[in-house]
Amino acid sequence: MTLSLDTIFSALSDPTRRTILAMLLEDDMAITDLALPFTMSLTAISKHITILVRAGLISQEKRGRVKWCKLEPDALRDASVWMFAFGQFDPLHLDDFERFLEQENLAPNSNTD
Amino acid sequence: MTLSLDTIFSALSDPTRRTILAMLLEDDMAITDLALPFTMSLTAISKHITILVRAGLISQEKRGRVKWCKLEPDALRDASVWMFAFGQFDPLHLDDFERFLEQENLAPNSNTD
DNA sequence: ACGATCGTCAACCAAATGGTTGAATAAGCT
DNA sequence: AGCTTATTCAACCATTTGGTTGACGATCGT
Repeated sequence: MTLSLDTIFSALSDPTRRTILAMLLEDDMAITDLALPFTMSLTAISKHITILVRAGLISQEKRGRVKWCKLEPDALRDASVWMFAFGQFDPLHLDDFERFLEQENLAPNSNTD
Repeated sequence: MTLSLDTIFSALSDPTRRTILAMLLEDDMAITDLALPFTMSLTAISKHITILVRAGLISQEKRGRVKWCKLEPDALRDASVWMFAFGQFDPLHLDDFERFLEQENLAPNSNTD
């Protein structure tokens, strides 16, 4: 468990990798597609993706010559729980947090009609 | 903001540092005290603490020759928000998450009478 | 069968990370 | 004043990280 927190937080600490995760929020994508918005080499992106896979944050399925990447948001749960269990937001009084999210307009559904 | 996510997640990715944070959950502590449970040198712990301070996760106040370290859980908020905004738990339906925390017995108040 | 596309591998590199030791600074104790 | 405690500094070291390039194996389209 400690090991997984290590790898998850470490995976999340790189902006390129966080961007990749955000892209996968939209849709499953191939590695080449994921590499498109970046200026760095495909190899570099491939390595980043390997790190995300090792952390369990994304999964891959090879269809033909293309490797489809899929977000695995459950992997964030351990980390979430750690942070919550940490006491910064009292999970028994999550209303505050919810209100905060809406304030910041960061709730994923905050702009769904 | 991206920068702060970098430094926060990176700070959290080390088990020594997470342990230090957990210790500070109990009480404010001096650096020497924080170093006690570890086998590594005081200098090493001092460096870890510097990293936590830079990430905003703890603050320090020097009284006399002793530097008291205090948890700053608010710093975790950006990271929390990122993870939530990420969609793994729908903040508008947090009941699931709440239930999960209680299941796992990880809610900080789960054992408060 | 051939050329283009998808992705990885191997080798290399610079910089960052996590640790060490020994000395230095600063404050407290007697 | 002199010893002790608290913390940092400086220099060093090994390993990891994040990137590069060039070659390679697989698969697709024609």
